[in-house]
Amino acid sequence: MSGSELWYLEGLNPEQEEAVLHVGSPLLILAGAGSGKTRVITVKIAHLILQERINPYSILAVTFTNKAAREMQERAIRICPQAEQVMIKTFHSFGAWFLRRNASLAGLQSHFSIYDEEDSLALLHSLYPNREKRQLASLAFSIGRAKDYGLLPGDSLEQISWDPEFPKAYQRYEERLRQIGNVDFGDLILRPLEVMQSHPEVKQRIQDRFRVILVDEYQDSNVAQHKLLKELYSPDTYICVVGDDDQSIYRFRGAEVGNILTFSEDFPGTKMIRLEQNYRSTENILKTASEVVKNNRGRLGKVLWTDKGGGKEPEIVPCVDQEEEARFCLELIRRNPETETAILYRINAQSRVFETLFIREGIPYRLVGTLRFYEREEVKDTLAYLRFLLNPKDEVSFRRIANKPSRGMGPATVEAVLSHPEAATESILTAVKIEAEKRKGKAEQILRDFLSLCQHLYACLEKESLSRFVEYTIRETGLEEYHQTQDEIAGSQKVRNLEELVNAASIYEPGVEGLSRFLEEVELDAARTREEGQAGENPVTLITMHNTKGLEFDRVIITGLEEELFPRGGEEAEEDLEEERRLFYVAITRAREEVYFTYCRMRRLHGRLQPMEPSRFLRELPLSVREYSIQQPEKNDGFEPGTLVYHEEYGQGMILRRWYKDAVTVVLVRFENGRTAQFIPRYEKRLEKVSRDGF
DNA sequence: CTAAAAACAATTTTT
DNA sequence: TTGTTTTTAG
Repeated sequence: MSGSELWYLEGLNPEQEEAVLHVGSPLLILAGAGSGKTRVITVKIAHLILQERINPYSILAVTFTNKAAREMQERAIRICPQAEQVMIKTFHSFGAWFLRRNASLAGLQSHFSIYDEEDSLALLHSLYPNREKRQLASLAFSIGRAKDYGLLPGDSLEQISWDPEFPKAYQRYEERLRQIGNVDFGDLILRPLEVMQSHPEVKQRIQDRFRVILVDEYQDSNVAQHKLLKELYSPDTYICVVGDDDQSIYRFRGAEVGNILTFSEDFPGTKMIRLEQNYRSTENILKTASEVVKNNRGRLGKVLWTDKGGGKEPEIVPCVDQEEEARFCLELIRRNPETETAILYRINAQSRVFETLFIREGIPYRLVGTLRFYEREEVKDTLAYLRFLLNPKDEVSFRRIANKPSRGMGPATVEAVLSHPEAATESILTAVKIEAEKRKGKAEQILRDFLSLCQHLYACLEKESLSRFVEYTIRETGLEEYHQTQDEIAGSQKVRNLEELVNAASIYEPGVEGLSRFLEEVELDAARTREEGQAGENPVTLITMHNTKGLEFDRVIITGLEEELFPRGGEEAEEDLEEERRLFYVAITRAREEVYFTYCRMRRLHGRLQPMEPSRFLRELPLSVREYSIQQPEKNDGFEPGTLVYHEEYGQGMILRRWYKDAVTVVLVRFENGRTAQFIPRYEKRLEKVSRDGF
């Protein structure tokens, strides 16, 4: 091998190079935050094609988001154009791909739809119409978890839910879903698993095709996905997984850190390579992050290092309340407006105070939001019509569209229609027809109108382009008019979102096949999020810590470091605490240059103003950080907000605010008796400090 | 069936 | 506090 043949290895460090070149046994790459793992994977793909002469068609790369999949494909193609042929998908879209090709073996309708959590809940609701929403939500959640763990209704389900009714509910849900012929997210993993286990020839075919399997973000894979991986694997397969056990933050969604911890047991002969050189953060930031995560047990262990040098010392910033916390962020941003800044928080509700202040002060920001495109009401309404056309047994979609917009087909009519056995066995449209024949006058006409609406839509699907068809659907069903009214009332942008949906359809072929592909894209791709907020130069990013995975910023402000909020209160299980700590670790390692930790003494939560304790995580920060924070020059008068004081006359109190008048410290104190008063501590000797926060 | 009133919770969320 | 869901009245 001459050097010029391996030009793509240039600039890789020795470990990265080793990871790229390795073949011959299962490989586990433990890639620390900011260690250039995406680069390693993409270069590895190129290397496998160019040097190892692997047919790109027989390489499967699995990522966790569609966005990551697209990025990986682009980057790989840039190094090696043949990478176009590599199959790069999420676990779920791989599962969907597999099921479309083996629909009948999986007992599915050929153009099945994919139900999200909301749809699953609706299905459960139709099975148990009298149960409370909350109880159903908990059942739906448990069903999702059971599937994440690869458990079927007949398996022992005690670890999932203690509800004695759960197994029965799970079973009924499964039966109904199978009867409809659609799948939920969990099925996209479980059903391929089933098909491969029960059809050796299918398994053989798939193993013959994929000789190389690469998996990214392995720490967040769940048990079912791990099982699927084992089915895909044969002794002739080259398997390589990449992940960081310290960054596993989706346990609540069924992610199983154990997958990465025990990988070498499941895949004998595994070689492990650690990527520990970090190219993102300063030494002080890395030191802080590793000091924190060291408190977790059950890690594979990793020490990140950098040649970037010390950098700024991270700082702890005490605040009286959220207002002051937000003002502190504002000051930082104003001080260096060109520094790319992100404000991180544990729960979305925390973003409000920042938004309010930034709007008032004219600071541009982008809120990385939770409002996903495909989850919006108007989008889901449209999808429900489209799905119903593809699968007229889809009871969930039918219930959604039956009376939306209102056409006089109320609950009683819907139940009457669905009570005909043909609805479940043949088509809900047949049942509508039967019911129409039983009725007279207006009641009959409503049902006949619905039938003819569907017929018109079918006709349009056959002869128009897909986007014209979607547009037609939105108009003819009355959804356009309905949401237009909603827009006018609420000032929303629902019609605009519908236009976007029409636009998205334009790249698909017409007819049933194109519609099915289009639906799958919308159903599986959450990355269509639109960023909310105001545009502007170098906006501040407001984001939950979970959402920052894979991102980086010059300056990161981690807010709300208070007990109960972060780590989040509730269950006191050690595993939960460790997951919160990993989340903290992820948050810290997003920063290139600067990190701040803020906490409030008082916080308005659920409308109640309550006193908060500093987070235990603050005590896990390096001593240097804690000392530095206390010795901040402008704060060394010891009267920072939050300090407990005692006054002969007023009693015990807490400093609410502090400011300077002619370089003299002035404080505002609230006392236990409810009174507040201002003092100049220099002159008011009766005001004594009782304690101050220790970290 | 709609609209208003009352009651009732309140994480994180790649697919 | 807020947003959502359920209940009640019209």
